[in-house]
Amino acid sequence: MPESSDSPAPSAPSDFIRDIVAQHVAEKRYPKIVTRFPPEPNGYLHIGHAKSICLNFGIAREHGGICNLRFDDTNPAKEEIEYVESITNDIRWLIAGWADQCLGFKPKGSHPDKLTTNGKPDYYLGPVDPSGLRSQVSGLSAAEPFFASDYFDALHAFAIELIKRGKAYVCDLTPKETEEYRGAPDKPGKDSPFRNRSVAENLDLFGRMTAGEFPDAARTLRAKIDMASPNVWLRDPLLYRIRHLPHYHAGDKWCVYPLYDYAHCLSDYIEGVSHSACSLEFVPHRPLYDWILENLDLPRPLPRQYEFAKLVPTYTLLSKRNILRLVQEKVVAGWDDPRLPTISGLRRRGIPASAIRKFVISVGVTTFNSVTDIAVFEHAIREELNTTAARRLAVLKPIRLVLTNIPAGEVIECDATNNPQDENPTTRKVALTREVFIESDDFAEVPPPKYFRLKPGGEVRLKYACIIKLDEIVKNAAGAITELRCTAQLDTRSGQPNADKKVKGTIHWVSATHCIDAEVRLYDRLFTVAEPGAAEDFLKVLNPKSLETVVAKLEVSLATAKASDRFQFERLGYFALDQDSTPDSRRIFNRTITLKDTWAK
RNA sequence: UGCCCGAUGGUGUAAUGGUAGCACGAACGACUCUGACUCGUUCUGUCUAGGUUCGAGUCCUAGUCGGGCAGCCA
Repeated sequence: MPESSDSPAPSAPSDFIRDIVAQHVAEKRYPKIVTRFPPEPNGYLHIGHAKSICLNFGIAREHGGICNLRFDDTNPAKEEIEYVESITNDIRWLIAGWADQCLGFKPKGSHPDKLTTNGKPDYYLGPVDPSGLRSQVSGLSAAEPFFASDYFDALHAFAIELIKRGKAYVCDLTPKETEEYRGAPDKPGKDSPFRNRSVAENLDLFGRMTAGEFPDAARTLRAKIDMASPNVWLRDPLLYRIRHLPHYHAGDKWCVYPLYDYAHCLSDYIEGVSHSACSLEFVPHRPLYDWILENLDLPRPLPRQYEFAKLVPTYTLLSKRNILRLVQEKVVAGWDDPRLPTISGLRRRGIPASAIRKFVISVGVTTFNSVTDIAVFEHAIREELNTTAARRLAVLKPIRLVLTNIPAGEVIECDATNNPQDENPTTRKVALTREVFIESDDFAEVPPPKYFRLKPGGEVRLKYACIIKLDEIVKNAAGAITELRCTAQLDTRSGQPNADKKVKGTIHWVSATHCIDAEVRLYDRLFTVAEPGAAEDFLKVLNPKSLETVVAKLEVSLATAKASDRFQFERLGYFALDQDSTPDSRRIFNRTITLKDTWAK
């Protein structure tokens, strides 16, 4: 995996969540600012997650706090170890060089220790200071992220505490009955007939649920709140369900599993999280988040939930469900297809982590459901790559051009600038020979108006070499152009007397005898419409040209390109080596993004 | 027709009762051995109606429009 070679991190402007955190810091409300990023390991991370990651790690970073990566893995039916690995890799890559010092982690295999505070159950993970932990573990390999499933013991003990307090009960309603009893948003629900069981009976039944006496869905543990609440999430929400399934992380110890609303707030508490940021859809859940914590009479400061709007970029699809469909229907090659907005797809495409961070930070954090123009992302990518990518000459769709006044076999070495954006740019040698390739787009037998490139009788400069004049167009019997015959004005080379001669057009080229072949994958937007999610069927608005593969002619220095290198093929765009490349035999470059083109029409 | 949330140019966002600003985008121009970059100019905005106030994008009321909520998913 290429390391991200990053420019300094952008600092995020303030937003309503940061304002709240700053106030809490001023009040010293929490001993430490702790945030968390809590993905469920049931799919790959995408750029929408990057927004949450940058928010949570950014806040931690700004206050010397930490951000825990916690797998929200309370549903054994949906989660897999494969995703734990990809998510962990994606996050490490995304925050590398920016906020890795804030990544909370714990010694491998450790579980929360049980504490009793004032006779009441409490849990903690031990020291949350990452530098403190670092001294205890030998490197990252001995550390691991947090798992909600590591708290199943603690969560279960808290549930018993709720039962003892008369705040939770075992309910025998079937799933269908539960739904009926819940009512509707505009219609109150009604009490379960099992709502007033005694504490002793609830304790007994919950114990037997846990012991595996009952089949799936036979019983649930529910919070006793208010079946008539206008907020449906407060109508005696389910806390535990029975699932006779092994868990990828917790093993086969359990057959009762907690639900999100119950597990999340307590997981936050257990980890000492101070600020729990999630997306807007959880606003109606917030009273439940608070209810659970407040009814347990917990000794340490309680975490609070804050909600912000998801990222919705144009010309792409973000939900796991939709991305999965693109993968399954083979519209794309896999979860890391460079056309996908997954973190692994963006990485494979050659987009630097810093550009992703810059973009999601620039979008801001608000409570307004907005749609962000993908052009903002593209701008962030170009801005980053413009300063970091090495310039190279490459011809994607070659047409042969013969410089008739250069003898065959002669090699004229030209100095090419590696990156004009550098303070002290370095150069490399490129070979100019009798036969070269130029881009077929850079020649027009019948040029449109204001065409600066090569045309009959016209002159252009070969970048870093000299000005040439087109003398003759050679065609085959079928009338197709086979080669262009030109005269090279060798005294217009750099350092020569007429080096300063001006022509309107400058084009890129490579020597036909000093070049290498490579497969180049030209990626474009996956969809033709700004909001494919709004289409009747997004498969019908696919961009048929989202991938075009060509065999290109590259300057020889590209033969030693490394996976971590970023290149600008001059006048074309930014490119990076694809992970499927092999050292000698097979070179594949992905086009990360084109250069801005104000001439195209 | 229950409850909750939101509304600032084409898009995103700032202004925390005191000059509506920034970025993206678009158009035009300058520069250019990348039609890139850079630089310059221009473009378009506080949902509506009342109210409070010396003063309202900001506070209040009503309305309009948009979003969310009824998984034993997260």
